[in-house]
Amino acid sequence: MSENTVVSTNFIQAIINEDLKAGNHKSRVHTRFPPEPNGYLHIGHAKSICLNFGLAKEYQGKCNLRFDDTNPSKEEVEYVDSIQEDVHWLGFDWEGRMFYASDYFPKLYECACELIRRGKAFVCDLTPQEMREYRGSLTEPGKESPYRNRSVEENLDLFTRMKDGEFADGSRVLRAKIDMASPNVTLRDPVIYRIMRAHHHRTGDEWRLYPMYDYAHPISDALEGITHSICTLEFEDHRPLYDWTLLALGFEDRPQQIEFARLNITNTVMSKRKLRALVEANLVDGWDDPRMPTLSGLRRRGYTPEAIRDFCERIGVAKSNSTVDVAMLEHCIREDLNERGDRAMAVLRPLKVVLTNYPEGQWEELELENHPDKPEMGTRKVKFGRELFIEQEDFAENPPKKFFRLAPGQEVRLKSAYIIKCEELIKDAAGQIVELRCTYDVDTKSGSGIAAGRKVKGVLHWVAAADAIDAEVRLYDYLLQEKEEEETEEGDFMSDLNPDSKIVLSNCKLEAALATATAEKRYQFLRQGYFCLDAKVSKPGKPVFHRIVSLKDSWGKQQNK
RNA sequence: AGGGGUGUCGCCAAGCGGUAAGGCACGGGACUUUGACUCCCGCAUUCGUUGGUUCGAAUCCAGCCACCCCUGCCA
Repeated sequence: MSENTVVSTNFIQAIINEDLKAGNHKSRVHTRFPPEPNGYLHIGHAKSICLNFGLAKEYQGKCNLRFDDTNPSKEEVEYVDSIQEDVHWLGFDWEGRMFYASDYFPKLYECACELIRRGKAFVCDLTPQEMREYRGSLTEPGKESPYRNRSVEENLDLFTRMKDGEFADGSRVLRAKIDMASPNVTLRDPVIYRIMRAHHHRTGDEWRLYPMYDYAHPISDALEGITHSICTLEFEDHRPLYDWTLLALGFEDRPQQIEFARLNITNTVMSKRKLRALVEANLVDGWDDPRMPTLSGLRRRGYTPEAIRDFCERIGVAKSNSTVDVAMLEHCIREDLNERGDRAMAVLRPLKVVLTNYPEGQWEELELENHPDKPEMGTRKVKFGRELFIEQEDFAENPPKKFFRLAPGQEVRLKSAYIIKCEELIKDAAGQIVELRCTYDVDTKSGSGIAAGRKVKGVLHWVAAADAIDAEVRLYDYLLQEKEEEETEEGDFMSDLNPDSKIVLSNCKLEAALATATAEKRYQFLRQGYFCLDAKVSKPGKPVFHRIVSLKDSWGKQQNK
């Protein structure tokens, strides 16, 4: 991959380098990847995972996996399981340091009491509506809550009773006492605890009080000894609160929050909310539908962890909002699969070819290499005989200029086999070409001497009828497209989906070698930049393949000119 | 006069006062039993903009413009 490319340092590495030089954080580097278990991980998370685990590795530090599960109403164990699986699949190991913010609920509660004792937090009885009014606006300062000056004793008493379940959900909150006039709205006495009777996936019904992210996150980081807390840009305004919390509680060697731009990819929906909507509306098979940008979807689509990691390295890390061209992602998987993908032939839209000078009922076995320049990858046996199939678009009755595939009277080589010549075409009543009658040149068998070296410009993929596996091949394209402008309602987003993104083709002809592939193997269609992945071979002889990249075909491009 | 960010090639992205890295995409050519791959070659006299400082600025200063984020008891 990009082993020998010169990699420049990103701004986070620059910060760490400075910290190391200054001896900050005892010269340690300890990061964490903190997903909320409310959905499956997607390619955007991969950027964060690669960043956090990558930095730890680069600086001989550590990286924890931590579930940010402070809002029980949205979180489920299914998600924590899938997240672990996906992080591992991507190739990273938290070495046993897997935590949950919920592990710290007792400690977090204790810290809140301490904040109260220090006069830095108070119980507020304002209703959500009133709270909003008191908060002021972006241009006007807020007003202080009438409950802001309760005594420490009263606050402690109230907070304890909140914990004990004495009050109704939403009736009171614990707020940090900071500054209602701050131009930074985040600092206007933010809520740090709310009363919520919800079943937590780990702590069950033990708590009726749950901490807010802004409060729990810095403390969780500090408790784990995190040095660099990397998050996305939208939390920049929260950094003062992050620091305030740790300072107010007297933590030493405080972690520092660093923000970077989240990943956007052209024509790709990266919003967990929308992805969930697709799953829930049954518009996709599930979170791992090959059209989904989730790690499980990409995996099913044939992406390798190596390709995704390479992608994350190539896109870099910065603070400007950007949208990476999906071609970059596709380049990464092509490059990886080009190296290690076994080759095989498949004919998606078959056109029958009969070699009139090939004896009926006879067939021969050819040995084909699995990779054009890697003999160590072995060979496979493929049958060749009188009846074959080629791709419909590899034949043109009236070939345009520079078409060097098959045409009436023209010669072409069947890859790894013989040169054939088209003598006659047979049409059905509707005038559709249904069969090609050709002759083959026995002396041109691949690798058999001088005649075999006879040059013809075109080389075609083919599948022998004797060897063909009928398959139903589903060609998936990107379903998850989003309009460049602005999506408004959920409904609009749904209607923006590409209806042609799921095409089912029957009667495809595949090489036996391809069809019997195990689910773990990935194959590459030799021509056209298709690679096919195995995905689910549910029924024997009926593999399901997914198209991952668009046709990369110079001929096609020429025609478009 | 709300606050916080960001603006370098079509898309990412280095650069941090010494005269514009790299990748993707794209164009041209060579090679080719995958029109793939590979290999060459090309692709920003210019860094949002206007001024200023300087022998010298994408890099420093000032103003302006554009875009993104912030008024959840979500994360």
